[in-house]
Amino acid sequence: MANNRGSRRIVTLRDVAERAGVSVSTASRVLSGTEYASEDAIRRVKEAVQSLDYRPNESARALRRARTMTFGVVYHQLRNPTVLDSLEGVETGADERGYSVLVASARDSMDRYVALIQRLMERRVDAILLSNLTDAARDEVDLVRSSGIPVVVMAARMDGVSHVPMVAAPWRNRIFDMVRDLAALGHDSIAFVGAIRGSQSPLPSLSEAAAQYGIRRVDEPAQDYGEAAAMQALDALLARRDRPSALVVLNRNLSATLARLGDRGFRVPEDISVVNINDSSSRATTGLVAEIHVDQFQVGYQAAMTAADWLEGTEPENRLELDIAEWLPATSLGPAPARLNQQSGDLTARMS
Amino acid sequence: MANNRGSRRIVTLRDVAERAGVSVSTASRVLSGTEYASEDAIRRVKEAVQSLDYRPNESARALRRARTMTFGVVYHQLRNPTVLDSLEGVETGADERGYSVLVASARDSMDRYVALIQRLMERRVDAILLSNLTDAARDEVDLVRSSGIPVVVMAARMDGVSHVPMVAAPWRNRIFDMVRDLAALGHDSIAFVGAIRGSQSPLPSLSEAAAQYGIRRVDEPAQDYGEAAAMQALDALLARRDRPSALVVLNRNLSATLARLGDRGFRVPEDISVVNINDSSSRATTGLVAEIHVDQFQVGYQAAMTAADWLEGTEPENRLELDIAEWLPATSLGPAPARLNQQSGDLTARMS
DNA sequence: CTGAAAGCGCTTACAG
DNA sequence: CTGAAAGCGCTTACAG
Repeated sequence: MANNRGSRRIVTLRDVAERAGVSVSTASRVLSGTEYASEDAIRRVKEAVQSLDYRPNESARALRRARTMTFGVVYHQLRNPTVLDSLEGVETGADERGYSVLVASARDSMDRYVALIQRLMERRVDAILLSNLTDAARDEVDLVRSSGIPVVVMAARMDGVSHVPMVAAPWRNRIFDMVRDLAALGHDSIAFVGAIRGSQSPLPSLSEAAAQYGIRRVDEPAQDYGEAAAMQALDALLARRDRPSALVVLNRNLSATLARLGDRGFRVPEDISVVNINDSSSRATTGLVAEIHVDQFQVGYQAAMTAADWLEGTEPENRLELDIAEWLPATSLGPAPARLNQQSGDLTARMS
Repeated sequence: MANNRGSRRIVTLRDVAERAGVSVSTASRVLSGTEYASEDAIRRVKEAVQSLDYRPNESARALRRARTMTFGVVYHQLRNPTVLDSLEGVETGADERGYSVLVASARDSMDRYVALIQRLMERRVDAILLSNLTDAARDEVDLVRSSGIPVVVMAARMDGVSHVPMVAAPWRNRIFDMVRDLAALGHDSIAFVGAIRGSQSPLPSLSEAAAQYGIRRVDEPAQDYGEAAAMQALDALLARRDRPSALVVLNRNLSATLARLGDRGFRVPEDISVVNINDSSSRATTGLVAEIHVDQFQVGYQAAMTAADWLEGTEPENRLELDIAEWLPATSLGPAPARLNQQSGDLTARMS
C-alpha cells in the first residue's frame, strides 16, 4: 500500500512560475485568466501546469480572497427521504455556480444544529442553507446574518422566520385538487391519519378545501407524531359507524396504514380510498397509490441559486414559492362506498 | 433585509491578542490548548474571545497546517435511497473525529465523477471517500493515491480495485439464509427479477445457495437495468408452465412487480412468494414483504473511521467486511403452491 | 512561559 | 504586459 505522506513534494504556483520562467504574479494572472498576459507567457505557464500536474491550493486562495467558494447546508437529519432530492438539488445548483457543498447533519439534536452553524462559520462558508429552520436556531441565524453571511431557508411552507429568505414548494393547491376529485367521487368524510409538526400539517388546507367542495367532515385522529399513535387512531376511526370513506396519509405511515386496512378487512379502494402525501424521493408506491408529490430537488436547487445570486450582489426575494407540487390520482381512489359497514378482504390486501 | 457585507469587521486572532494584552503567538497557544500558558494569559485570552465573539478562520489554519479537517465524499448520484444512510454514516463518523464533509454528486456522469475527484484534491481534502468505484475512475484514484491522500471505497462487494482499502457489507450469507427458508417451504424454483450491474448482482450467491439447498432452478429473466425490461421478463416468466414459485426482486422493482402480479391475478404468498433485496433506507415495505436488508450507515461510518485512522498513521486493512446484512422473513413468504396454474386475486393485490 | 519572525500558497494593488 | 512586495490569518520553531 502506498505511503500516507506524499511521495513527491506538492507543487505550488511558485514551481510553475519557475518552470515557465515567469514571476509568480504572472503565473497567477495567466491562471485566473482575468488579466492580460502575453501569448508567450500564457503558453509557457500552461505548459508548466501540464507537465507538473499543478493543482491550485484552494485553501490559500480562500484565505487570500476571503471566499471559500463553499456553501454549507445543514439538515436536521440525513436519514430522511426528503433530504435526498433536496441535497441533490443543492449540489447541482451550487456546482453550476462554482461552489462546493459542505453537508452537516444535526442528527435530530438542536444543540448540534446550532453548533453546526457555528462550525460552518468557522469554515468561512460563503453562504449557509438551512432545512426547515426551527425556533431554537433563530438566535444563531441572527448572529450569522449580522456577520454578513447569506442564509437561505428551505421550507415546507411559508411561515416562521420572516427576516431570512425562504424557498418553499407548498402543496396547498394540490390538496384542493385532491379534495375536489374526492368530492366528485361522492366522498363526504375524510380523515388525515398521523400527526405532523405545525408548519407542515396538511390539515388547514384540507379543512378549507373540504368547506369549498362540500365535504362534510375532516378528521385528524392522531395527536402524536409516532406510527403507533397513528395506527391506534386509525383503528378507532375504522370502528366508527360513520367512518370516513377516504384517508390521507403521510408517506412514512403509508405502509402501516395499508397493512392495517388489510388486517381489518378493508379493501382499497372498494371500501376506502387512500391518498399518500409523498414529499420523499421514494416513488415505491407512485402509480399504485394516489399521491400528492413534491420534488424537493427544485427547492434545493433554487436555494443554492438564491445564495449564489445574493453573493453576486442581488438581494434575494424574501419568499420564493415554487409551484411544483403534483396531484397524481391512481387506483387507490374509488367512488365512496354506499354501505360503509361492509367488510371483506383477503391476505393480499396486506401486501402493501 | 440585513446587508450582504459584514457590518462589523471580522475579528481575528490579532484582535483577540490585543484585547488580551498578549502576543498573537500566546493567544494562539492558549486557543490550541496544547502548550503551556500562564493562568493569567489563559483567562485574559478566553475573556477576549468571549467578548469579541472570535471565531478562528479555518481557511488560514488549513493553509498553515496543510490540513483542512475535511473529507470529500463522491457518489455516482445522490437521488438513490442507498445514499442516505451511507452519507449519514460518513457524516457521523467524520464528525466524531473532527472532520467536516464535502459531498459531491457525479449525477451519473463518469466525466463529472473524475472531475469531482480533482476538485476535491484542489480543495485539499484530507481524505476521499468513494462510493462504488468503477473502472473509469481508476486512473484518477491512482493519481490521488500517488499524492499521498487516503482513499477509501464504500462498496457493495469485495471485488474491483485491489490497491485501495474497501469497506463493504455483503449480503451473500443472507442469501443463503433466505434460500434455506425457501427450500424448507418446498420451493424448488426461484427467479431473480431485474438486472443489476456486475459486482452487486445477487445471482452468483443465489445459484450457489440453490445448489446447496437442493433448489432445482434459478432464473434471471431481465437483461436490462430498466424497469420496463424487468416487467416484460416477469411476464414471460409467469406465462411459463413451470414458472418459479418464488421471486427475488430489488427494492426499486418491488412496487412494479407486486402491481404486475396483482394485474395477472397472482396472490402473494398463496400463488407466489416474494423477497425484496433492500439496500435502501426506505423501510416502506419492511415487515410486509420479506427482505434482505443492509444498513449502509455502518458502511459510511466505518469508511470515515478508516480514513481518520489512516490520517493518524494507522495503515488500514485492505478489506473491511461488515457482517450486518439481515434476513427478515415476512408474510410475503408462503409454502410453494401445489398447483402452479391456479390463478386468482382481486384489486387489492394491486395495492403494493 | 512569552514574543518576534517566518512562512503556508496564493492574489492584487503598485510601479514600472 | 510584468515583477517585487505586501498581506490574507493563522501556527510554529526559535530565542529569550
